Amino acid sequence: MALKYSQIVLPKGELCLSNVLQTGQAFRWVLNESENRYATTMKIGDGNNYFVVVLRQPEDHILEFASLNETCGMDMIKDHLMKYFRLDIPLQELHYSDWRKRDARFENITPHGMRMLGQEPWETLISFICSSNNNISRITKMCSSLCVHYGNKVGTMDSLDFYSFPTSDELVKKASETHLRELGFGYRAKFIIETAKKMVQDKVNAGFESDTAFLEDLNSKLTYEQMREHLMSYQGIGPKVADCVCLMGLRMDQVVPVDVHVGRIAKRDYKFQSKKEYLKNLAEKYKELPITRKKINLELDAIRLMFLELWGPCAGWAQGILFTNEVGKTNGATSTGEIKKRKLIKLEDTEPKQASVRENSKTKMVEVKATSS
DNA sequence: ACTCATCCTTGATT
DNA sequence: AAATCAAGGATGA
Repeated sequence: MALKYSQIVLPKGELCLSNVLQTGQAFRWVLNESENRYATTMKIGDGNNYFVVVLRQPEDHILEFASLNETCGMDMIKDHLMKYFRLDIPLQELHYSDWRKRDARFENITPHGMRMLGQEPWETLISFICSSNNNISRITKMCSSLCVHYGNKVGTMDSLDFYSFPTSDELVKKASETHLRELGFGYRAKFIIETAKKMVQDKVNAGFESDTAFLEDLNSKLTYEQMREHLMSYQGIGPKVADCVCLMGLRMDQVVPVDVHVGRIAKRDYKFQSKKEYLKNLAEKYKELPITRKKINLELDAIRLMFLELWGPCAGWAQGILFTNEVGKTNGATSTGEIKKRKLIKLEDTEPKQASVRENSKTKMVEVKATSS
């Protein structure tokens, strides 16, 4: 059947699908290379229903979407995508009018349509448990594996089946540590089971049936520090993973997850060095939060705060820009399940208000390497 | 309170 | 060819 696409027209430079969907922020988008479109399943609307969503970007400023599922209205998908891609946040304006004034390093780089996503929080949480000490291609396989084995089939496209992301109840019911280990999850198998069990408990105690509703409700009531404290009460979630959930799953734009790359950037480019006195004061702040106090690495937390102060209310977004510039190459799943390395797409960025034309390398997506035998 | 080895697996590098 | 290491960390000793 033919897909019926609708359009969302954006300002130029606001979004680059490839850079957003294939840089280790979301792990479940499947790229069809010949059609140049992405597909996945998304939980859309108030219910807990998943739908197959297809995206393509025929031009820099146009986002086209379609769905396999007739029951999902196009206006509903559009609303969902507006929230998912955080299209209320003006990336170009932030870059040119805010970050460049705060940080000279942003003079030499452009956002390349790299945005932070507002993903489903439970899925984000489990995905980033899988991310610990791991690489993107394997994380992608693991997320796919969770859906195939414990989710529900939602549709088929390009002879590929699409499944929902399993709820905590489905994981508790169908999964086991042994089975997850057989599927290649390694030591994270236990974390996923234990986290799913605790999530079922927590949401029932709070009177919720849906993981999404429970986490969103908590998010609306708690401060960042309290929310992070709660997230770190699950096994396998430390400060970095919790911050990823806060930023990419709970829309906390100011949160800067500090991983090895961001840590390296802080020391190399920003001459960060921790002062003993500062760390001591920082430790005081967490005495009310026992789990945070136990799991936190004060030096990494100090780096997070340095970047928050430097970059401001959307510090997490600024981090995303620097991160993709630092790491550069990305991986993505193709329709055949293959993982291929790609280069970051260079988007033509246009400074709003004053149109400064610069000669731009509008590079196409390039394969870095073909797999050798 | 703090440091550090260890944890699963895969793919690239040596 | 076989060994080693790193990959967007977290845990427990």
